[in-house]
Amino acid sequence: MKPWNADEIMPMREHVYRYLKDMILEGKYHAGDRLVERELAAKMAISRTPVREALFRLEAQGLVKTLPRKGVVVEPISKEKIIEIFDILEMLEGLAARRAAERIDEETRKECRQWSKKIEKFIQAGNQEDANAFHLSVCHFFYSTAKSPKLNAILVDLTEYIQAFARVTYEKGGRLAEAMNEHRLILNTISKGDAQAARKLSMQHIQNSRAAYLQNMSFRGQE
Amino acid sequence: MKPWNADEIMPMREHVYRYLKDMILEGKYHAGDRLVERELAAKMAISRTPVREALFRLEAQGLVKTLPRKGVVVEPISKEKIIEIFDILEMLEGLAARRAAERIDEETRKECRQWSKKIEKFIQAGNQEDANAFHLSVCHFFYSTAKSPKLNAILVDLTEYIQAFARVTYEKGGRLAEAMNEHRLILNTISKGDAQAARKLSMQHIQNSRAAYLQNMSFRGQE
DNA sequence: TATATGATTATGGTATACCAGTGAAGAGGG
DNA sequence: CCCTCTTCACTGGTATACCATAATCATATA
Repeated sequence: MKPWNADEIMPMREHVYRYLKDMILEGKYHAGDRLVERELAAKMAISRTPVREALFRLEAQGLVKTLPRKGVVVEPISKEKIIEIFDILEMLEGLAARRAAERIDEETRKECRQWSKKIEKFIQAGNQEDANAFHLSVCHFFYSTAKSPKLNAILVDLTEYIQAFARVTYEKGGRLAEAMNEHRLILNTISKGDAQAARKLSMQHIQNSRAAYLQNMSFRGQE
Repeated sequence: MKPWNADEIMPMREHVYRYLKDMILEGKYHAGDRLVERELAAKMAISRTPVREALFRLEAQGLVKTLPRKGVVVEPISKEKIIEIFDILEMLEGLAARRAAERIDEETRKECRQWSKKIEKFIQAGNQEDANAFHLSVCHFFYSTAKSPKLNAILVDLTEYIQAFARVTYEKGGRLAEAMNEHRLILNTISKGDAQAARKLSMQHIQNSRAAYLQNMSFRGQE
């Protein structure tokens, strides 16, 4: 985790939002932990205003909850919730793949092939360094091909939520290369314009990820 | 639209949010209109703080967009976007119905039957007065049966977005009674625990709504 | 000792003040 | 008449101050 990284020019609330979101998703904060506006503001040497604005966004995303007279507390991330999100992802990534294949044009087709090759090279290189970041950008490209801003926004939001858990699941058991290969096949199918096949592959991809997650969780006992 | 309605005890930002959301969805504000914090605050005789907080929520929902150095402007609601949302709704209401049927318990089954009867009576009464409000509460109950807070939140968010258009579509052509009857059938199927049938009915329901919307739009020319 | 009551504090909600950047309008020169 | 440069007002971003409420703790009394 970067200590502060005030390089980029963006509103303070954006920094605070990303900082807190990362902290929660990386497990630095635990369920039930209180996020007190004044404390956070003092710790970051800023005023309460941008902190409040960041907390509102976190609440909208479901990562925290404001309890009356108790302040903002970190919400638990239960196994149940992860499964709910996999359920939703299965439907929506299937939809995204279908829409993408239906709306494929020459330029997107070209990009699909480029990403497909990039994935191939990445797997061969066996570079595990920034694999998660790479995989995330693959996902984001995939989502963008559906050409639906709303769908894209929902998918990004959902994947962020399970990102931390996906990381664990992927790192164990070599699921990462497998997942990226599945994405490669999906992109190929999209570029061919085969909507039903793309949908099927995407849904199967999520089912595989869910299975890997559940298996990993059963190893670790619970949560 | 209520002029102000400061009755209920809720934070000012909540009032402002609902007020602005209704204004946008009812077409009182048009695409491109600027929402200037100071203007709104002055008009409502409050400070900028709650106005800002409301605007952030509207932006998260996609109803407005903050342009750099330009302020907040109302986003256009295009036919394309509505169709995107119908696409998403078809998948997610199908999922909700399936989950609901899979997780049906005695209490929910009872509530389903109660709502089913209420719908039947409502249709027979032919009361068109608060039909939209009633239909909305039917939807919300349906969503709640899936027992997934995240799915519920997404569905509520999406339906709010097309609410204004749905209203027009429903009012014309008697789609409303038809839609409520479809919901009644869905609830009955859920209470029987038939997941696949419930899913199919829900997806068909959205397809019907989409068709009604498109037909209505073709009458009106465009948008 | 237990309970009730009052004070203090912790916290979020709102208002206001100040700052910085940008765009537009006006003035001046060509 | 047009172009350019300067200035100023508009607007969002942030900081700070104030307020209301409720929870907690201490104190006093029964």
